[in-house]
Amino acid sequence: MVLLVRAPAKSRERWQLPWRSLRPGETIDDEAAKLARKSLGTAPSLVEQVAAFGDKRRHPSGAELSVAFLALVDEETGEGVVGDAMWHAVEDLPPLPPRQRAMLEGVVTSLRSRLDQSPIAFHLLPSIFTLTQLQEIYELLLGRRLHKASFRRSLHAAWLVEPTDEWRSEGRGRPAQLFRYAPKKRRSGRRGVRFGA
Amino acid sequence: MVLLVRAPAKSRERWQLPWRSLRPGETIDDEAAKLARKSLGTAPSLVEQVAAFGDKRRHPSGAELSVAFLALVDEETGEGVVGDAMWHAVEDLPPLPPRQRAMLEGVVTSLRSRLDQSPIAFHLLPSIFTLTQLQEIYELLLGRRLHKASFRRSLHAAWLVEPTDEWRSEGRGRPAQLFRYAPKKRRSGRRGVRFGA
DNA sequence: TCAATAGTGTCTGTTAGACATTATGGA
DNA sequence: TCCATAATGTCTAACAGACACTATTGA
Repeated sequence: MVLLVRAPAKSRERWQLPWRSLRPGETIDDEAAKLARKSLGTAPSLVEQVAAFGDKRRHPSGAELSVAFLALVDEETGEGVVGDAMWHAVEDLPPLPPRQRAMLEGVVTSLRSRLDQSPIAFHLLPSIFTLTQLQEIYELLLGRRLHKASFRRSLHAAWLVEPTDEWRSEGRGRPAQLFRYAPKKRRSGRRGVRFGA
Repeated sequence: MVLLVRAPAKSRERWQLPWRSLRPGETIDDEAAKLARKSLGTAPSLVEQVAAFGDKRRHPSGAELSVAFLALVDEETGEGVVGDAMWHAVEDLPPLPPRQRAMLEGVVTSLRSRLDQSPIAFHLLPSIFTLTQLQEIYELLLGRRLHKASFRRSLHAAWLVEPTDEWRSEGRGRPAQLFRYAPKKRRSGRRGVRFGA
């Protein structure tokens, strides 16, 4: 889901990505963090620069140059958004200003491509979660189904999570054990060379 | 190797990354391409945006915001640089303006991390090359030795190169067959999920 | 002839994916 | 009881890395 805010009345599009102009003397990272906090009503669990966009496409600010940032919150926290902001499904977005449309596509693409390098998925979950929840996040972001046993084996080998004593029953079947994100110190050299794309 | 240009006399550092200010009405990609052509004396084989830098570190332009671009040429082409530009080894660079130092580190890191997704290495080679040359580029960028037989197997499986009829003798041993970059089919679905870092 | 480099065949350990099975709760 | 979901054991195919070997040149 993407957080959009209502555009001023005279705007052609009715929704926009949250944005602000860079004030002299401020750093873009600080400004991005402030904007995220203000839009969400709370601090996001991750804020990261993605790319700069300086083409001729229109941006509401009129700026020559725009820098896109990614901020993530888990679903539960995201329910507390304030003001005229609203979550929209990525696959079903209203019209956006052209440059913002390009910025959003860049952010989503970057999110997918760095999913295996960076523990991005954990920022989209509460601090305690089931492995099925975690796998569903990965499947959502990667856009394909994953093999359950294999997913858990890899996860175990990576020492990224640790079990808690809690179990949660989600409807019918056997309750799932709850885990927390707890990366252990280890950095295995990756094997092989992949010649992708 | 990194192409640096001489800084104006009053500058504290004697060398700088090539840079230019964004002119109103121009796109950053066009401006980057022009700057690369002007600095190299010829068009690079790849120009790509890496990241924006808007912290308080000093940049020669005095701009609030700088956008770093990566441009690649092969060694042979790079010998034809014009003006007061000179190639410097990445491991042995002269002092640079602070923000440019950060920009360069970001570019090199990005280069390494995307090496498996993007055919970056081929932009650093002439159009015709030996597989040993290609492997040396990968080893240089990855910073580790690769297994010869395994490297060639992966390369063959990826359908990225095709052999030519030419062979080249480099000193003593058996001559090496020359290859050209000729990506055939699109990639098949990558296996597994890697939980890196 | 020897030395050096290119290129390949074979074996082994690791691991992703398929499949099956057990475990444990709710209806 | 049946059913749904969690969790795990086993087999197989794919593949990275090690090793050894052949091929082909220059000295």
